[in-house]
Amino acid sequence: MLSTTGLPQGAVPKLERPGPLRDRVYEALLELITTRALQPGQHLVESELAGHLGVSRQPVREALQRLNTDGWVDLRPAQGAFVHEPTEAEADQLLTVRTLLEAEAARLAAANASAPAIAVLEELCDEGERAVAADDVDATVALNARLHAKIMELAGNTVLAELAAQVDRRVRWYYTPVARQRGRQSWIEHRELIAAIADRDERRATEIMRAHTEHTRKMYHEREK
Amino acid sequence: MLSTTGLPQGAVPKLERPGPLRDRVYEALLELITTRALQPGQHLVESELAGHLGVSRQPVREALQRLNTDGWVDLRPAQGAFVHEPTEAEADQLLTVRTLLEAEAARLAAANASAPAIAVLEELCDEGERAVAADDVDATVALNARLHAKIMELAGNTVLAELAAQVDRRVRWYYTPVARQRGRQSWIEHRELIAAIADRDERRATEIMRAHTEHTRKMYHEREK
DNA sequence: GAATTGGCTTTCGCCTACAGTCTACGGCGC
DNA sequence: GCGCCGTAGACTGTAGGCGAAAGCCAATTC
Repeated sequence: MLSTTGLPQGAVPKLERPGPLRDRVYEALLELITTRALQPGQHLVESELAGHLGVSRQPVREALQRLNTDGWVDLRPAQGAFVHEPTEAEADQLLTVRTLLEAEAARLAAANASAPAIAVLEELCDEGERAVAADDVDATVALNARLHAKIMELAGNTVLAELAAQVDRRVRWYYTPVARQRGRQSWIEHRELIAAIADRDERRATEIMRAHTEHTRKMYHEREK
Repeated sequence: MLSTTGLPQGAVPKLERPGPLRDRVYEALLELITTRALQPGQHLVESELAGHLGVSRQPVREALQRLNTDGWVDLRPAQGAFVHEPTEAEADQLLTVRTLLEAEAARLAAANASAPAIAVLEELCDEGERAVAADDVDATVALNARLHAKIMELAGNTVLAELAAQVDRRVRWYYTPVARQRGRQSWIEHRELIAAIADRDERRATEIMRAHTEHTRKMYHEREK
């Protein structure tokens, strides 16, 4: 179907709309929480946030609702919102679930993988190793997330992907402080994982991913000592 | 810590509070959706719902937000809420995830199970079999849910339990029409599962639960024909 | 006759206002 | 001095209202 306007189809900037205010408030608050600007246990007063962000209480409330169902804040009735306080037990449980979801994603990715998709994975892995070599921790963390997200995408299971995205983000929040240490070894495992996926070896991909996330758990617990 | 009032601690009716309106609206709408009173794809007009429930638009909005993040309704910007339309692919993906979560729960339950807990499971199973014998489908479905919930509770993983609860409820919604058929065989499997948990046999419990939920999937797909 | 455009209606998104409830602090009695 | 009650403040929960965007229908033009 051709446009009669003569305008190029894709190049039109789509007239960038700010999008619903509640979503932007949600993102803003999530950013503040993950960056520790809002500390765990802190009381979030609606009117304060509203004033600070230059909006009314309504969008703030709706954002807090979502943050609540996503497990980022606890919403005590008639008392307000409090930034969720992570506990040891909960972190451990989250890691258990993450292991499950990621392992299944790896299995499905191995079952579905195509040649170009694997090339993309290899490329991401290359970049990751370069980032490690350059000691660029932020880039390393970002690439790690992108690699896992790509594998999740290859799995082709939207429901699984959404759950994993939420769990992953929270796991990352809990364990950011220790994430720095784990770098080189992690990318070696990534390389093995990609090889297993390329071989379409579901069992091996599952096992490698399971071991991979379990290493993360070990690292988390060793931090205590 | 002893109370100085002399009142029995647990027996106090807690001064029954209606609870936040948004939660009750949420429950009400979820009931309407799961019972098909509100059909998939239907446009949910805030003011209509508000008037029908005798509340203002605000609690309705907040309830719709939660329903959106939980996957029950789709919230198109500037257009409103529409009851989510389940697709074949999505149902299949949900079943995949459910299998994962339930199987892991069975494994953890086997690892943690105590004697009294197993007695409770046996009791639920007895009731379930009686309900099947009496052809009481509603009771059967309810007991099935309670049994799975109890196993999830034994697993002792709150995060897992919350995810599973959401997924389970949606799966049940998708597949209610065919749930009726599957009864007797299901409870035989339940009995085997409990035995495996009682034996603290993690591997067997996992496998039985996996097979159990996979049977559900097969049943779902056979319905098409 | 078909496509387009203009206005109109419906509904959402957001803001403001008011009432209910929980918490904290100060005064009072013991 | 210690504990309890009352009161005031603050914050949340809910209601109502206004502006704006999207969709629909009819009138108009080619």
